[in-house]
Amino acid sequence: MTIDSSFIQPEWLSRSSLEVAPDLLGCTLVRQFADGLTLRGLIVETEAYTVGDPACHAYRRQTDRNRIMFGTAGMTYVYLIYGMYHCLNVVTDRDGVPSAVLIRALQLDRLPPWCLGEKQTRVAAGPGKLCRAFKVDLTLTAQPFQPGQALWLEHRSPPFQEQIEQHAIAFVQTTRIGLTQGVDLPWRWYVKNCAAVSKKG
DNA sequence: CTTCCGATTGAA
DNA sequence: TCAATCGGAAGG
Repeated sequence: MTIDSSFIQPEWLSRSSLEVAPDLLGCTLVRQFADGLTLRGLIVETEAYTVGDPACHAYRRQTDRNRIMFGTAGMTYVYLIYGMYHCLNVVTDRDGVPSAVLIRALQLDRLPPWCLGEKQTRVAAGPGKLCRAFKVDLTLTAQPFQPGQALWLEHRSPPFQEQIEQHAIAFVQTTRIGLTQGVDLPWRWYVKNCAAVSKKG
């Protein structure tokens, strides 16, 4: 068995979420099911949450829910929001520094079978929607992002990276969405002019 | 134990 | 503008 060099390893994620969040734009989230079905989505929108950040679930103290954010990078942090949607995070930074990157939107290469009839560009345009499209729930929290698991991450493709360098693709940095705390911190990033991004601004 | 609320979404 | 819906965090 060979190691796929496109796989994003924990070391790459062991940095501040403020660095990892923009770096994850253009990378790919892979969802693999037990029956072999594999779904892929280009990450087009992210938000960073970190230590000392009043909007971060780990801001007050360590709890059963947020414990995973205090650990090593490269793990999933999934939580339920408003009793009906799930949100998927990538745990970042070094051990003991609670931080994570929320994956807010994906551009899918094809519709999941259970989403037939929906508009492909918008089916994963939002953190709750992408978890619905990829069937991410609480059973997938505190799991490693790793090939062979339910979820893993892959680096930008060379063509995508070239388009960034040629300024054919640009990123926008702005404030985060839906918060009551830390509303002014510009810790949200998205791919400019991408139809799969949840919201503009 | 009880109460309150949210890193959302889509319909009114 | 507002309700749906529930796990977890805070308060008594």
